[in-house]
Amino acid sequence: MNISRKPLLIIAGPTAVGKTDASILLAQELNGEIVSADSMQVYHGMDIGSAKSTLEQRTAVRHHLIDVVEPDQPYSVGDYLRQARQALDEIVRSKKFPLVVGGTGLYIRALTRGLFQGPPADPQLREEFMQEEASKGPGFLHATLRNLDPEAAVKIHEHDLRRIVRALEVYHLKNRKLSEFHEEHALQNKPYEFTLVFLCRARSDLYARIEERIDRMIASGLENEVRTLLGRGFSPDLVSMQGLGYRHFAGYIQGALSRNEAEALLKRDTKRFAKRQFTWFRREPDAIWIDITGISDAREILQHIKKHPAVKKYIEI
RNA sequence: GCCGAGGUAGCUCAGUUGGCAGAGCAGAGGCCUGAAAAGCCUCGUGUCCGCAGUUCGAUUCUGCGCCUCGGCA
Repeated sequence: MNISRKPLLIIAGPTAVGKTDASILLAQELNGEIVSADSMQVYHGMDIGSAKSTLEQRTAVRHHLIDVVEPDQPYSVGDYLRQARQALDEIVRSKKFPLVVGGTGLYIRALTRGLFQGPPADPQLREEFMQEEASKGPGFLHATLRNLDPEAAVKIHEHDLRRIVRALEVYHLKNRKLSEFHEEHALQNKPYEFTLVFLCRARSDLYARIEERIDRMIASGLENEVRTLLGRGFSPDLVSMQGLGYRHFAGYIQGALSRNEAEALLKRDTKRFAKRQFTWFRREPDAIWIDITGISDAREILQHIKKHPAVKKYIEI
């Protein structure tokens, strides 16, 4: 069997929708292993805030792509793609069932449709670009991009510095336009056959669950987790420390926010994040939406997933 | 009970010298190819507390009522 054509079951959904518990039950039923698709759970030591599954759950079902880097190590989609593919091959080779679970849309898109062959991030170069923007005035980088790669400049808003810098970075490192890379790649190659399930709930239901989950995170020691990370010398400026919960509690610990503000902002920002996840997956043409509004029991959630025709074929193996 | 202040968008409030009302926040929609839990864009009609009066016209003025918040009892 061609390993690269092994079908994949992907369970996605916004934060706090109920992916984790249900997918662990499913993995147990199928004798499978879970490949996480979560940009925060890759960080070692960030457990409570990133809502990792428990140690018991991870003992019961083998997990991949969790705790793969320290919070101060750079990590990005490219790293994720390589590691996730490797993990999937390994799972298939060991005759287990691969189950991808997570809410990071970009990671899932990379896994299902690949990534263009661009250069990895170059932090120093990025810093130089940012300095230039600062010294030559706002709009300078976008104007530069308009000259070098007009097609890309049209698509990237002039305030979206992060993407402007990336486009310039690609041009400088490869001497080729980002827009050319994109045209070539076009997100069309699908290395795996897959079924992508997006679990969803009514906004009011999801938002209530988000608040409850954050209350639970706080009760189980989120503040201490953040204090420990800061105590180990991890800067609040790190990408990992910009994650939901981490940046809020770092702000509180450092005195920029009151405890109540930190909590309220964390809840607000998590809801906003969930909204962006909806937007992302709405545009994902292959996503099969399964509404589990009002259902909180993991076994019941699993039943809903399993009875969907697109998922059934996996279960009947 | 008396005195004062106020009742305008989900919340906090601004405003209309009388001509069908507008900010912040919350919220909603969208973008996204190596920072993606990040970053970026767009979006404001609501019995202007109720009833009556004055007026061509009232959310705005007048009267009465209801409610809220202070202070005094």
